[in-house]
Amino acid sequence: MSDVRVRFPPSPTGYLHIGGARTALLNWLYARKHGGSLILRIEDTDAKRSTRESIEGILDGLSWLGLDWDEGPYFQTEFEQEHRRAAEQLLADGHAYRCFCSRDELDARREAAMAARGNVGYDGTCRGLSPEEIDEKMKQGLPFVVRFKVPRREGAVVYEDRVLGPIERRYDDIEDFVIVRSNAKPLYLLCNVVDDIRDRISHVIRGQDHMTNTTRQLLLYDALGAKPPVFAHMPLTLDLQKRKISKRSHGEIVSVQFYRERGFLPWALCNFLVLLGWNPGTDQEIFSRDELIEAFTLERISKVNSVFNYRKGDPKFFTDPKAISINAHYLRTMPVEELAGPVKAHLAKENLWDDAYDGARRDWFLHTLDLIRDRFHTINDFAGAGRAYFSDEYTIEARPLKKNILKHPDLKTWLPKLADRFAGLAVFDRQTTEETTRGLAAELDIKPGILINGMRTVLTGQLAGPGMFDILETLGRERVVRRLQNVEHLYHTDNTGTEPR
RNA sequence: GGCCCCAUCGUCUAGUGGUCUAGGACGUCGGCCUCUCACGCCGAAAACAGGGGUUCGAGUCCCCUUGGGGUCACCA
Repeated sequence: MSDVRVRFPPSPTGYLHIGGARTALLNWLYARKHGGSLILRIEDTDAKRSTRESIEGILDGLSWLGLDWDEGPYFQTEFEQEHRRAAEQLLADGHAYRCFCSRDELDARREAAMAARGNVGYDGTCRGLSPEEIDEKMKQGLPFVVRFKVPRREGAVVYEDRVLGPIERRYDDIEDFVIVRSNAKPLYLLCNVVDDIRDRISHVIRGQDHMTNTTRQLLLYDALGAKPPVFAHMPLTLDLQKRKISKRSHGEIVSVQFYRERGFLPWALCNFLVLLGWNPGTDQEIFSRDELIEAFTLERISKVNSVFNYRKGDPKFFTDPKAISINAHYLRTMPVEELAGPVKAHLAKENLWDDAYDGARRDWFLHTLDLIRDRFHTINDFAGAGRAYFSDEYTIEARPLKKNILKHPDLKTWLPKLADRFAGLAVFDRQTTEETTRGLAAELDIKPGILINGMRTVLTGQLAGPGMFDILETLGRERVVRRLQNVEHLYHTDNTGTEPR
């Protein structure tokens, strides 16, 4: 076991979103790469907003993604005593002080500073209070918060960021920040450091939005006499308007759950997410788990924020096209036996699953998946565009209906005739059905395409699909004949799509 | 507004002073294949934010401008 210890500390205020998943993924990769440990810690000190459902949702999301952790989940609230002790120690050591300024006063001063275009930090009013003054205010029962006493000296807090390089921030630019609320509850900045020290965290890999926290927390490590971890700030994920993606403003599209429901393969999502702000320095974009763990380094994390290329209401792409493309790639190239699991789950959910697919019809099932997956993008397509392979109740889509059926009224007699010939075939396979189809087309003196595309529409409801004679063989004679003999009704409905039979 | 970070095709990105007439991927467009297609194959359009330096030479180093983002809570 190496001494690499990283953590993923979500606050349970909602579902797991892709930004959080990406943070978890990079931490997980780093831990796995170095044979270290990933600690899961639920930062639930904001009791008002933390919920049980949220915690479960986050754990569930991580599990689905395949990101396993080695310790935890720990709950921050369970260590409240430690946090308080640390605060008391800081107070005792002179690294912190009680501040009796009221919130209203603070707000007023901040606004004034903002208006004067100045620094809006705390002005240090209570920093110089004498012990007597403090006693006096304590006796009066005045509420107070505890503030960290930032060193007032020349110079800056400096550290070496593993992705951004040297970072520094002058002491003068850091205000005396609050570490304990007036209700005596310690705040994130402190809790987080105390927990990281206790959990012996070696590397903190988090978003750039934490950079101002890092410089302040470094001061805390120092005051607490602890060695700080290595910091690596990853770029943020923005939307097309360059806004930080968030649950509040982007909704379900940024939730991991959404991708699960829309038929994403978990690893495909991971593969997409890792590419948002990281690359291996080669042209490789598709990685197996082992390949990614091997290739991953903090140094190759980009400094630049990336844009999640998602257009609301896009008719063709329900999320970033590259994400869909990566998912489709996995869908089409993974061993079909591995694909069978997710597809089974999906078909079962849609009431299209037949236990025979696990038994007598296993080969048929796998063969069918292999045949139709080439044009699919998500698992959901199997019960969508691929529905006709698993059920007799499927929709004939409007476009092919109009183009391939309604345009040729004679198909209402041609297709049943073709069905009759199929029924009489000694052998029903790709070769014999093709000969039969082309033979009939020749007799009728029409282009084979009319028969073929008409069949495609009736048999699958789709405009596009695999080679027609592969479809016939897969569907099997019984279903093909039955469906082809029943086309009359297609001409009696409006052309917005209809159900056969 | 203060402070911090960042800046290559529409998007994700390669590029660590000369091999950059800037490479790849997704998307877009065109062609081929063909019974169809959001399959496959081939091809095209598409970027170094601007200005100063440094250097024999700059996408690559420095400075300024501009632009973008983050953060400034008794949230995490």
